[in-house]
Amino acid sequence: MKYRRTNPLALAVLALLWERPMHPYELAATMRERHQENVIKLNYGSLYTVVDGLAKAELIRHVEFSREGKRPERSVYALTPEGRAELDSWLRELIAVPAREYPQFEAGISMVGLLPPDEAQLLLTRRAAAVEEHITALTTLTAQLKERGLPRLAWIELDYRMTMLRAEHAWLTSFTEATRDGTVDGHQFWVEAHR
Amino acid sequence: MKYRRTNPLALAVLALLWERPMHPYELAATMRERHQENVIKLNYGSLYTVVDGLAKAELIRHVEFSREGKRPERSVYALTPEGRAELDSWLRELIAVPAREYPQFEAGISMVGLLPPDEAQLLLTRRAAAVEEHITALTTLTAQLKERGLPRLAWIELDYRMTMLRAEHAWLTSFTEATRDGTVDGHQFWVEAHR
DNA sequence: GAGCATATACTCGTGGCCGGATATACGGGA
DNA sequence: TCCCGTATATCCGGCCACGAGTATATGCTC
Repeated sequence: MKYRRTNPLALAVLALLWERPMHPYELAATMRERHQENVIKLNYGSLYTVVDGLAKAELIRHVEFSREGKRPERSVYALTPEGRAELDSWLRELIAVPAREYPQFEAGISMVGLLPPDEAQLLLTRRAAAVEEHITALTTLTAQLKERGLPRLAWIELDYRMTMLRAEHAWLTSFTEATRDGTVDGHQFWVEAHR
Repeated sequence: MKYRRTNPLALAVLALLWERPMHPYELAATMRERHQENVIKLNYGSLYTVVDGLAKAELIRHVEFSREGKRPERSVYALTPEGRAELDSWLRELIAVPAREYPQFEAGISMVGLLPPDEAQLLLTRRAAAVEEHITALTTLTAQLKERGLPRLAWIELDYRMTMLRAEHAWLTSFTEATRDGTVDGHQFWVEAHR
C-alpha cells in the first residue's frame, strides 16, 4: 500500500532512522538537539501517530522492546529498504517541486483594504520591526554556528530563510512608504472608503 | 466563548458576510469568482465545518432558509456585531504579527546533504524553472488585471507573492551555482559522503 | 534522606480538515 | 421530448493533528 505524504515530520523520522534505530522519544530529543523543530513542526501526539503510520506502510519496522533499569518500556524502530527509498524520493520531490502553500500573511494583506490606510501603515510597520528582529536573531545564530566550525551546508535552511525574510522586509518597507505617501495605485478609493 | 482562530477560511467567510448575507455555496462561488481560492485554501467540507464553528461562536447568525423554485434548501448566514469585531481584530493580527509557519522547502533543503551534490544541483535547477514559470504567469495575470482597470491595491497579494518568488529564484540560482562550482562551504565533506 | 523539580516515555480523547457522495435543477442538442 | 452534462447545495465518515494527561525514574538541594 502506498504511503500518503502528508506530515513532513514523517520525513524527519525517516531521515533520523536512516542514521540508526531509535525509539520515538529519542527521535524527538534528537530533533530538539539539532534545532530541527524550528524547521519541522514537532509535537508528541503527532510523532506517535506518524510513527504508527510509517510502520503500517512498512517503511519502518518495530525491532525491539528495550528496557533500561526500571524505566518504561521503549519500542525501537528501524528503517526498512522501502523506507530508505521513500526518504530519497520524498526528499527529491520536496526540493524539485514547489508545494502549493497558503502563507497567512497573503490572506491578510489581500484584505488590507478593509482597514483604513493609516492603520494599515501602523500594522505593517510593526510587522516590519518583527521581521527585522527575526533577521537579527538569525544573523547572530548563524555567526555562532560558523564559529563552532559548522559549514554553511549544515545550516543552509537558515540561509534560505534569511534571504526570504530580507525580501519580505524590503517589500513591507516599500509598501508602507507608498501607503504613507499616498502613492499606492488605488489610494483615492482606499481613503474614501473609510470615511 | 472565545473563537479559536485556526482556519483562515473563516476569516474569508467573515469578510464576505460583511458585504451581505450569503449561504455557504454562494460564499464558495464568490471566492472562486474573485480568485480568493488562490490565497486561502477552499474546499466544501472545510467550508461547512467553518461556518458551523462561526455560528456556534455567534460570530455569524443563521437568518433564513430560502428556497428558489425547487432548488435544495439554502441556509443563509449574516455577520453579527461580534463577528465584525472579530474580523477586524483577526485581520490586524494577521498583518502585524508574523505567524510561525513551516514551508516544506525549508524542510527539504535542510536535508539536501543526504543527496549527492550533482543530483541536488539538478533538482534545484528544476525548482528554479518552476518558480520562474510561476513568476511569468503572475506577471501576465497582473498585467491583465491592470488593463481591466483594477488598481494595484486590489491585487496587492500577487505583488507580494511575486516579490517573494523572485527572492527565492535568486537564492536558488546562487546556491545552484555554488554547488556546481564547488564553492559551498562544506563541499568537500558533501562530495566525500557520497562515494 | 525527604522532597521536589526535571527527564523519560508514551497514551488518549477531542476536534478539525478533507474528499467524495448525494440529490435536485437547468440548459442545450439530437 | 429525452438524455446528458453541468450547476446548485449540502452532508458525512474517516483520518490525522494536537496538546494535555499519566506514570515512573533520576538528580539535586537542604
